[in-house]
Amino acid sequence: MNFIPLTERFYLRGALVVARELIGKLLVRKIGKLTLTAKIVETEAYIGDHDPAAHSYGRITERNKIIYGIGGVAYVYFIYGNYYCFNVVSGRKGVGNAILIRAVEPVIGIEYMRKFRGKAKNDYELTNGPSKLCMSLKIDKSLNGADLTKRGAVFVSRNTKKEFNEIAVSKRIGINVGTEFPYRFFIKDNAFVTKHRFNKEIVFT
DNA sequence: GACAAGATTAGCT
DNA sequence: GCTAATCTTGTCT
Repeated sequence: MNFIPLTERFYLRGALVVARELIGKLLVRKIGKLTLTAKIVETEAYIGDHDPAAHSYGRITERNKIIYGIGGVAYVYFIYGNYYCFNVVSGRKGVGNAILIRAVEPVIGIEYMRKFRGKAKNDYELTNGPSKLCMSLKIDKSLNGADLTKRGAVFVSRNTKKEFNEIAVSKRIGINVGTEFPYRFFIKDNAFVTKHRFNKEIVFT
């Protein structure tokens, strides 16, 4: 399979466009000779200039400075003492926008994902959450700042397979501020999307 | 140095 | 549906 990374140009656009267009693309993770692939089925946009839920909201800090860099790099953070979350940075240098990859659907290497993930009674539990997919794909802070426009340890590829994905938009999950913004994008009725009541509270499609 | 909060998950009721 | 687990980060002293 020939994976073609999305170009820098893709990432330099507005966060909402990037978040929506990342749906259906392939997240590729290389670990030595091993290549794992998963289709992105759920994303959330975080927009620093007006969004209090964004890690980039307010001043630039050691943690969020990567988000203010150029788009097309990874932002990986550690949360709740246990978990990693994987984001892609969008926009030009100086813009504090990032897209959280909330869920993916395994495509290649699912047997390795089961191994890396450990707990998971069903296949959809491998990757139906931002930290679950990091466990399955062995994503940790060593990938913070990784260049997503090159065929490196992690990147997002075009998906040449033709398929129809009906994309739904809802409010975001798991935040206490900025809850009013409909910045979550997901494939309607896809089994690998996070289970949440917002799946039925669709703002528009 | 201390302290509180957090873009989650798993396990129990 | 509810909550403990667990530690990095940012902010304040």
